[in-house]
Amino acid sequence: MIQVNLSNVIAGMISEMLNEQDEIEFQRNTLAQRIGCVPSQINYVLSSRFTPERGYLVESRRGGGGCIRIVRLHVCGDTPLMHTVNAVGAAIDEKTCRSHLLNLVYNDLLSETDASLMLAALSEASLHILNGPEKDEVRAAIFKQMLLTVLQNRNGR
Amino acid sequence: MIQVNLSNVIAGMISEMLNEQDEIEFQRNTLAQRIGCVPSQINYVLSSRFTPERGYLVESRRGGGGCIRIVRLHVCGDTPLMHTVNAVGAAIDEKTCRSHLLNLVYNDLLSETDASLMLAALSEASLHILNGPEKDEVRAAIFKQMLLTVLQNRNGR
DNA sequence: ATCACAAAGGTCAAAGTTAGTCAAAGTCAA
DNA sequence: TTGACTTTGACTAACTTTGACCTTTGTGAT
Repeated sequence: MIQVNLSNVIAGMISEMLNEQDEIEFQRNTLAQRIGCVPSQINYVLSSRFTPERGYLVESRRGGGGCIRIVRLHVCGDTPLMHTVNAVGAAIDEKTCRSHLLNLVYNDLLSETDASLMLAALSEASLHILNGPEKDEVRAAIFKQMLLTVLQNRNGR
Repeated sequence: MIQVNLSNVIAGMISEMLNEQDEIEFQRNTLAQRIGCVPSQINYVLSSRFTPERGYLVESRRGGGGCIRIVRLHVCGDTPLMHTVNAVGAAIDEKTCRSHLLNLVYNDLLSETDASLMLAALSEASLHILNGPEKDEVRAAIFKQMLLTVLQNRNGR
């Protein structure tokens, strides 16, 4: 019994399209009408789920014949893990962590099991005792520490 | 004979659902209404009975279409990793974590890389922002969560 | 060229929908 | 009587949905 909400349905449709091609284009109003939601909800879905951190690039054109374009990025940098470490910053929430990890796994830079182990440490379930800014700061510290450890494990040792 | 009180009834219903599938999802308000209790009592039952120590992972989402999700791990209580989970308790320091991990690795119950990843999360380097009892409590929560995740990864999933 | 208008998409804040927390009050067995 | 466990509900936090209003772009008439 999976709980549904509109946003997840929309995200699912978009993901499905992206499974066919890494680059898709559609009209906001058309999609909204097909789904039966207000157009601006498409924007909400895009901004909450198809973010750069999750490896998506979103562009759009207004005016007649306008459209929305989504590209799924493949990262293949030299040291993407290090890049992620730098991107974490001083504080980070669980959702953003999850996005980083999904992205790393998607690009074969991290195993799924390592990712799930890391997510366990970073989850609300682990950190719920904390609150305020402290929580996200600790999460950031843990995340970076673990990423560095993955690197270390990888480089022989 | 188990005392009949609301919490036990709720726990019974959840357990029954978990007998059908090891992974369930439901809405807090719906279940509360069906049972005839205040919603927050569901939280009480979850936190008092569906704990990591007993082999459960609990997650949730708020907002429209929000829900609570429970995963039951199939581990007999005396699985060595479960043994460690129960030994952790409500708070734990880094040194004790390390010796638990060393022990697990020594007995081939955990890979060295998993152990190092876990230690990274549990280290002072990660948690130094915290102080007082909070620090060791968070460490305990993280440790248990990660141990369960290792079990989960191991059991197919 | 310019202008008016239509046809997109964008923003934002209010309202709606869940779940979480916490402390006070209640219950019950030892 | 006391202490552990349970029950309740007011308050809070997180996420979603909606709609009014705004901006940008294309097109056709002049």
